[in-house]
Amino acid sequence: MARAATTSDAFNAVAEPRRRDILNYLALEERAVGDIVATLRMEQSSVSKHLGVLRRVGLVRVRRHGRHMFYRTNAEAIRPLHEWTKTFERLWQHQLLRVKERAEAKQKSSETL
Amino acid sequence: MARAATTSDAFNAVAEPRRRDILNYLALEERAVGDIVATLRMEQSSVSKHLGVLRRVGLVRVRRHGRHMFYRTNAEAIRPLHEWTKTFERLWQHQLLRVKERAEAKQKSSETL
DNA sequence: AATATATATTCCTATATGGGAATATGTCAA
DNA sequence: TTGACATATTCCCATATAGGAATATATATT
Repeated sequence: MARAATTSDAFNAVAEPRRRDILNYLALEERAVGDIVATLRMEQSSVSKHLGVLRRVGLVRVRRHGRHMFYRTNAEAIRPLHEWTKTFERLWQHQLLRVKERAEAKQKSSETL
Repeated sequence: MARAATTSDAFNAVAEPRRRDILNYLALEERAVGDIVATLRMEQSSVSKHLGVLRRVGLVRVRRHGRHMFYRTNAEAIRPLHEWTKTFERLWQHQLLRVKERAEAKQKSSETL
């Protein structure tokens, strides 16, 4: 079996850096495809395809106005990723604390030399 | 160009569901490869390869003890994902609020009928 | 040294990818 | 209707998968 499709879920869709760039850009306000192309300096076909992936997994919403397509980030679709990473929050805080403690202990032992 | 390597960063490594399973399993305490194989019911070669990917991007740490390799999740490597998703937290809260408001407004207008 | 155990690596294959160029589709304007 | 503009789709290709089976490596035990 090959790698899971980029369209299989938000985790896979978001793995591509340019797609994260797009999501960042569309976070605060909707934008037409042309704006994304100009601002992010990507090929139009590339942007269109990335938007297609993002749309399929619900990470963006589209609205048509004349010949323009206005895309915006659907933040809710990012929430599952946030929840999953949050699971580990206490762990890294704990790990950082231990690193700090060790550093301080080492400091102290060197002072007594 | 093809898709970015799974080993290129945490985002790509974590896109694979089985690797998230492994990270979850190794979150609280270190485990030998055999334990992962038995508990997650995966092929040994598959587990070994997934661990290799996770190790390359720093998502797990290894310790050798005799012929056993003990792996544990390095939560800190998940932090960047958490930070990125956190960027959108205010947005989905705002979006949810608007959904709620609309629902209440609709409710009210139907009451006046 | 020989054997058993634990893990890693190699070999195989089907498959999806992202980029760029070209083309198709859709919509507005005259 | 014709042409201009905006976006989507198609075609091309090199590349990296994930899984399973088989094999290799490393360590312990006897």
